[in-house]
Amino acid sequence: MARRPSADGRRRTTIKDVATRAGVSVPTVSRVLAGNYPVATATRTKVLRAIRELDYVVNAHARALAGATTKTIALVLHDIISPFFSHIAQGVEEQAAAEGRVCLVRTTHGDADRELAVVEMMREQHGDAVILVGGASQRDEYRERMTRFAHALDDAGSRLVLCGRPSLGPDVPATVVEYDNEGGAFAMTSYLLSAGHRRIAFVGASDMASTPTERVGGYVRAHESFGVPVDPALIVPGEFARSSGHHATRRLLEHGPEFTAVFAVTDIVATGVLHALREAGRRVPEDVSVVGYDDIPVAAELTPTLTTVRVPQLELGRTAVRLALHRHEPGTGQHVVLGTHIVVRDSVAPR
Amino acid sequence: MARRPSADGRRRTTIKDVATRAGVSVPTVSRVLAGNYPVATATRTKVLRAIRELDYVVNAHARALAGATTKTIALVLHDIISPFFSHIAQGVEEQAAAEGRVCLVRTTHGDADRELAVVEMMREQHGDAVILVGGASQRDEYRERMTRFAHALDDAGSRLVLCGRPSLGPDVPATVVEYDNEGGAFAMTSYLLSAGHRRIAFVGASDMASTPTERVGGYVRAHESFGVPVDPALIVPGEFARSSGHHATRRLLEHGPEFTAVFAVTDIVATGVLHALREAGRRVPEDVSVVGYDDIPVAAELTPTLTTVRVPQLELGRTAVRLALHRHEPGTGQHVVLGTHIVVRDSVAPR
DNA sequence: CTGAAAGCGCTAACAT
DNA sequence: ATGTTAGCGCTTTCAG
Repeated sequence: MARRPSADGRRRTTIKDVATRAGVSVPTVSRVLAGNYPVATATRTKVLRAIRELDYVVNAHARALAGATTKTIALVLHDIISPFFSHIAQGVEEQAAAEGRVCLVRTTHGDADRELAVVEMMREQHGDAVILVGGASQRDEYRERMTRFAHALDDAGSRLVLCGRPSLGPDVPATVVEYDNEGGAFAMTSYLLSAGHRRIAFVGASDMASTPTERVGGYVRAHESFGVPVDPALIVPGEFARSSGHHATRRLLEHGPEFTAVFAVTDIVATGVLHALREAGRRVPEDVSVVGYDDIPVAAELTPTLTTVRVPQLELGRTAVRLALHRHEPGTGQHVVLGTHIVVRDSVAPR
Repeated sequence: MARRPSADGRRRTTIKDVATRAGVSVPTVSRVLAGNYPVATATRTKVLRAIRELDYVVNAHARALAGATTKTIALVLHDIISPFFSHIAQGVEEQAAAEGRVCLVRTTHGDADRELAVVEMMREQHGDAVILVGGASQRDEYRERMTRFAHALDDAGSRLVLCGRPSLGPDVPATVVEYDNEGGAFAMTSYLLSAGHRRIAFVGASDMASTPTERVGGYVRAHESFGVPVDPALIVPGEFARSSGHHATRRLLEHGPEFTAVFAVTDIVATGVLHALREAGRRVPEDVSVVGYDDIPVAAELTPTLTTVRVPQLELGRTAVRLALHRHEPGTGQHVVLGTHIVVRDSVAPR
């Protein structure tokens, strides 16, 4: 058969080499490596020396195949550069590392089809969990495929984790780590209403994804709770992008209804809003108040510094890993909603 | 022996199940999967159907063990949240994905010892390459260990890639993808000198890592080339942190020599510089000019917008993967230096 | 074009 | 405390 050294003529040091050199059997080496079995001190020393001399490291694939767990966590997100995602990724990585795992990462750029493909390829890797981050598609077919995926992972002893996205339903074997999207928007809108604002534009609405939908929901509920009617013309659709905030604001200034405050769906969008306002000669917050959502680092560097909603991204990532890995331990809930809260800075003035 | 279904009573669908269901042998299934061998159309159809019905995916570990390549790229960086690193990571991920690979990610938080440990654990994973990103330790022992690591990877048919850090020497089997750190600093300092500045503070120097050392080098060389003496008191040490820029600038303002411009070692440090200047009532750029390095997104959002040195982070990451994967193809150099250039914005005024 | 057989490197049950 | 044996799921000769 194929006793080829390797794809390209290489031969790695294996456990067999170590065993031979140490003058022991292969399982003995395995035992000192695992450290979960009694081994004579003298033997252990010999083995350890052989390992050092040969500069041996285990083959993670062989180990995984032989039944020991994989020690990997799969992470799927839109991209790595957005501060929002990179902070979640950091949390995932830190917790994974703390639990002795490596992260397998793939990005989707927000494309639902690509996500499905990526997720399938993650299944091949047999990680301890597959963590999906960020806004999900609302399409039925997508939800159905994702549900099947959750079951497939479950059957394989792995776990699907939905991080920052809504549950797929009670019967789906998945861990959900959300944050209070609606509540943060409610609190922020209430804050603006309390400051006397009555015409608050919401920039970046969308009914294609859950996140903006929920944020608009909080915005609407706050109005209701204050008895202030919502002017639908003030809710303007858009993407999660700086340019989107810029264009929307410009349109609003030129053709839109009056407004005294802008609630940007994200901080990134808020930067575009700020830019458009500055171009139009409107002062913030004297003429127009502006708020964002997410509290990414740039929020504190803007002029004026941005009042926004803090989302615990790092904690989201950490919790995702923790819950997935300890799901069999008692007292480990599999659906948590982390809190959000307002961070008051300088971009809001009372009306 | 251990015909245990799996660690926790699960049984995944294997190639054998597919073969049985399709009424063919295991190798046949393998062949339709690989698609690199003639298979009768009827057979292929049967197999494909069985795969679909059973919702089968290959076991990446078994495949890796059996000799086929791993299809993974290991990535080691300080952290994922710094824009500088996350952009490189994004480039790596994109190119890796384009070449059909997943990324294995681990962070070190700039700790050299941890890096050595992480790198060792990446060796276990048998990826196609191990990409090390960002400032390296200058310690001899570290360099020696890293050199050994490069050889170990090379013996295993993998590749060490140093991304944004200096080469370990000509005999070390490693790919190096740098950017012109010194040149960017030279160009930026020349720009300030041309604008009439003669007392330029350099904030964030350090001789513990290569990056700041090279940037100071460019700063010094520009002075020499303009025949302007360098005042050592203007070169102030510090970390790559906002607070570091803030403190250094405050000390400079209180006890330091006169200066009309500040060259911050990174954009992040520049935000701290700007903050300290604002606190002290100095206007930028009217009273003091400020420049940064890296051109991370926040640079364009600061007030004033920051003149800085563009580093092609995405391209750095992409190139790292590309060179490592295609190192055996002719015309693929294994040491490239990507260019840097000044991005002029609003934070510099002529003197 | 397909199947039988061997083996990748490791771990875990079974004997000592 | 250690060695023997079997087998994880897959790919790859080698026969036919």
